[in-house]
Amino acid sequence: MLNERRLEVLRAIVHDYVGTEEPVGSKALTERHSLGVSPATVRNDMAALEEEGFIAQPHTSAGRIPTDKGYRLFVDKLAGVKPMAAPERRAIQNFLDGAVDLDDVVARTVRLLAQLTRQVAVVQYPSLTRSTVRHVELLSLAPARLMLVLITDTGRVEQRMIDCPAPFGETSLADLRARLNSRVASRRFADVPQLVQDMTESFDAEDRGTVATVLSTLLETLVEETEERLMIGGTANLTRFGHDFPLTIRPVLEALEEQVVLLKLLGEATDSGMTVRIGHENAHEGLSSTSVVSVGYGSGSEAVAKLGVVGPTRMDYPGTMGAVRAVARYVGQILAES
Amino acid sequence: MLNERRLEVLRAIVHDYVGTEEPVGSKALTERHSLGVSPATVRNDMAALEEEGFIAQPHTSAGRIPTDKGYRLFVDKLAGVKPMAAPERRAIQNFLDGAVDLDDVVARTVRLLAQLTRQVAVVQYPSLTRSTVRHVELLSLAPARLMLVLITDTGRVEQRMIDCPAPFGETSLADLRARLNSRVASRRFADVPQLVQDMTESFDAEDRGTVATVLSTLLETLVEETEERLMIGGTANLTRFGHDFPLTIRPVLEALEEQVVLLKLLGEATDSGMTVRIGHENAHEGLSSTSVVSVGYGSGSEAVAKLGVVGPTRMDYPGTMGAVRAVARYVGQILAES
DNA sequence: ACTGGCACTCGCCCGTGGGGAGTGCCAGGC
DNA sequence: GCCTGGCACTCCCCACGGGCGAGTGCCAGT
Repeated sequence: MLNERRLEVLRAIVHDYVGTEEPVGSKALTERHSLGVSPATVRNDMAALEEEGFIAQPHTSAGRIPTDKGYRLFVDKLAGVKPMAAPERRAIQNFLDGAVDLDDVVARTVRLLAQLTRQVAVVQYPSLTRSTVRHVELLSLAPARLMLVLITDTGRVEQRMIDCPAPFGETSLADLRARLNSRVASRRFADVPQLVQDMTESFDAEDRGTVATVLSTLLETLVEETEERLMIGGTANLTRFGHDFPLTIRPVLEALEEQVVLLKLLGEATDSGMTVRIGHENAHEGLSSTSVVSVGYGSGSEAVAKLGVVGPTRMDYPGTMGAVRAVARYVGQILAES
Repeated sequence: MLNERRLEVLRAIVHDYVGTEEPVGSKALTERHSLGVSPATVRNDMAALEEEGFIAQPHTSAGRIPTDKGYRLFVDKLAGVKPMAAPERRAIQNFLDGAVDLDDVVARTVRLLAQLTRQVAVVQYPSLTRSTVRHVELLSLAPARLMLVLITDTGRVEQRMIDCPAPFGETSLADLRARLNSRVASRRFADVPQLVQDMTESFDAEDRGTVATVLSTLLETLVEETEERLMIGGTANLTRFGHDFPLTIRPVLEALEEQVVLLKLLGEATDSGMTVRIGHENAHEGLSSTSVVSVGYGSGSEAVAKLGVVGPTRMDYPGTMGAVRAVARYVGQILAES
């Protein structure tokens, strides 16, 4: 049913529609692409493609536009990832190299992605779940008040205040700090609970309450901080969406403010490789006319977080995917260096 | 020129236009407000108001809409701040009381403001410039690698990595930590530079390099962190802007992404009391059809940061001002408690 | 100083009528 | 059997034009 030429026709339709934003007809197609056949033949192919649900007509006697299913086929079979040009790659690297800390890396990445793709960019902060503990620090702020500081290998720092059930001496503190670090330093995050399990027992009775509190706070931090943070940018690009504005844009803006929604969206992406969710493939209703291109990034071989862009289903998939992949790669490098 | 009734007419025009979003005519005015005069008289008043630049006609033979100057007069002379109703005040307090840390307070405040005013909310993180140092901590992560942690009385925590020019012993570290804290703890941020000025000299020659590095990093942190962070929310409310969408909304979204612009905007607000900037009064061009209502908030008597909302010039000023003031007050309380 | 009346101005809505792009189908040719 | 040119048909888009109504400015009268 779908011979080579028909796929080529679909590709041409997607290409033209993405460019012009207008339904594309058979005549215009043959003029702009050298398909080697006449408009009449293309019309037959179009009828077949419509039959299969890859394209649709907004109304009778209008040109065709791709459906979600059509974009899906395009992305899966017809479109490659367009690599970035060398100057652009250099620009990415230069821009990211200027970052001074983790916040800055994320902020710059968002700006970069938004500019390159001219769409809304979403970047998740490196997750704690996969990272390792670089250092745990305990500070005594007052006789019965401690502060716990957790430093990860991705450069993230978390702190918690702790009110102790009983005063806690400097010696005990130093002791606890040393033992904690020897156990958890450079261990994977997920392993920490098991590693500190029986620590309380080895302390004096009077200190056990405090030690237990410290440990449970530490574990709490692990759990709480698995709730990821993220940063978005480039929302002004939403104005390039279409003509029927308020209706399209409002639910998207609402969805973008729901961090939970976005995190789920990014989370659904497979760990390795790029994920493209098109239109109604996105669980969230407000995003049913958008596509989400996302990919994991990380300092090592493993992905520690995701980043991506949200744009109209009518987007330049090869270009967007190229930009997303390139940015993810360089962010990973930056993180590995620091 | 502007007698009592004419001001009353202006008030009525603003009121109706804010409600209906449509130019208001003389007849409609007399019907909806008991001005005690006939439409013809109102027409004369309107002509006078237009002469003075407080109202304008979109086109001949249409109703009048307020100009920026008209809103200005309205805000300054005609409108009070509408206090929040008791149930709403309780709701605010309950919602903010649920916050677990500073980030959460700010996040909740943004949501609250956006919901209450149905506009875009902007909340600045409590500034470091006015706050005092609660504690400075130094951790040794590696022989020649330190971490500096700064804790402020507003609950904010900043950390910096330091590469030392020479290895730095634990004794020296403890010494530096103790001396630093005794000098700067509970001192105002602005005073710190002077307080640590001559500290280097009292250390052994071999350690001086490191001490100097630590001190300069500390001072750097002060300066850098005077660059404020802020959080925005409720951008979906921009869709309620008007009919001529893309043109109006795009520059606003762009402005909102420029933190610098927003910070300047908030910064211009006077320290005490509420500031309302209307339309072209905003320096930024993209915001020339918006009004910004902002106010300082703080844990004590002094404001440590600002918050506010951005909306169309055609907004409910008394209600918005009431909501902004109420939220600022409760946030201040929450900060004071923690 | 206010009011009622009146002529006038425009924006808005709606129906109408080409013009054009695109389609489906069919008969004919390679 | 597949492709092509031709042809009639369908609709969207847009420009034109008239009627309606809200609103105005002005003026004469109280």
